Amino acid sequence: MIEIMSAKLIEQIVKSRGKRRKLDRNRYLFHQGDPVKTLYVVEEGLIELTRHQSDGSAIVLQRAGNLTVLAEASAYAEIYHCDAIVQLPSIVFQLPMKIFLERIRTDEGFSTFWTSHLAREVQSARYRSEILSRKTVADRLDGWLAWKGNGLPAKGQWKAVAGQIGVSPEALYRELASRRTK
Amino acid sequence: MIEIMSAKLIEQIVKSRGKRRKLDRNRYLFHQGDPVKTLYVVEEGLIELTRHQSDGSAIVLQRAGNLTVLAEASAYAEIYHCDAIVQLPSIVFQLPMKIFLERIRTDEGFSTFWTSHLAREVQSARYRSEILSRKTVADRLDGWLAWKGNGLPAKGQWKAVAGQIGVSPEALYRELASRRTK
DNA sequence: TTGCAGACATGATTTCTATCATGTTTGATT
DNA sequence: AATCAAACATGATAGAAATCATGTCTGCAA
Repeated sequence: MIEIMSAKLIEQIVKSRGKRRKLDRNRYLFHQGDPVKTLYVVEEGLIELTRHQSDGSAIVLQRAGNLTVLAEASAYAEIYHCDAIVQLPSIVFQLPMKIFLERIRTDEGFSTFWTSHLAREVQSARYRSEILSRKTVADRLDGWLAWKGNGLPAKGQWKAVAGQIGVSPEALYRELASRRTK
Repeated sequence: MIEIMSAKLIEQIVKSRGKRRKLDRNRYLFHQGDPVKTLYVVEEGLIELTRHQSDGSAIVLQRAGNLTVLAEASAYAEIYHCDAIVQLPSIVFQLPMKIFLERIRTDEGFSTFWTSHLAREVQSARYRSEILSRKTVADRLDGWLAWKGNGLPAKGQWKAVAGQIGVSPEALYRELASRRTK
């Protein structure tokens, strides 16, 4: 039910009066420190939200692709606190933040879409944290399966799952193999 | 800046016309499947939001204590999808969900507190995920330090940090010791 | 058909951390 | 001042997964 709200939010945003842009790989969509003027929805491709630290290392805070809202929290900030780096050729929909915020203020239905979208993101990010705090591959896989409910991922997706639950593909294959024999 | 919003949100909620309840350890505040009628803020103690799976194992989705909103996503659901279990003697503030939602609809300032609170929770949960996806204690500690910005935690807090970044206290002590000598 | 890239798969080794054990320091309480 | 609990700290060991290596299978394209 909440998922539906997320879908509707994005549908509404993408229907708004905004622009669509194609972005080449490796370019920056915005930089840390830039003033926030725009809300972005990644329609295709992959854009990573990355925070660079003084020691040179980086933290990836969001991997946005396939109809996801980029950097939700930027809606409440003056400047970006992260860089957005295009990792795959992408298409973004962009909307002036002023218009977006104005719509949240005045359009009650839209506002509900937004807040329930945020609530759902909180939920799923916490779920992922919980899975990642588990120590063994078996435990993490259990958590992942419970999360997605029914259904193993299609063939060709296991490697991606390994990434999501923070284990090496090899370790995941081994765990799957040991379950098959049992 | 966003953190301030979270504090203000809770301040506003706790000032509302609602009740305060003391809860003994090990009791349930609500069960999976119960209809959502109330919003809870944990003022003291510790309440865990837990989802039980068909196979008997459980996932902890939120550890709520010390002025935190419990189960934000329940505001957009008919029934709870988790159990709330009181892990330490706690005090909760409770507000009828109807009143809360009505206030969000009608009080623009309050609504902004709520949405920016949610946005911040998304941010911090994602950050935690990123830290937990790192493999070594050193990497996780780096992530934690970058997250909290400047300043090590006070003495007496290290054990809690170890929990947050998903490593054993011993491993964290060792990492700290090795940094001191370098 | 052949070639190739990627997923799927498994063995061997190395590296790291959890765990257990044990001891020290610190702060609160009496 | 004495006591006690909790955090702080470190050593030793066992266990799990990362990594490296190697190989098979599949689908796609030349």
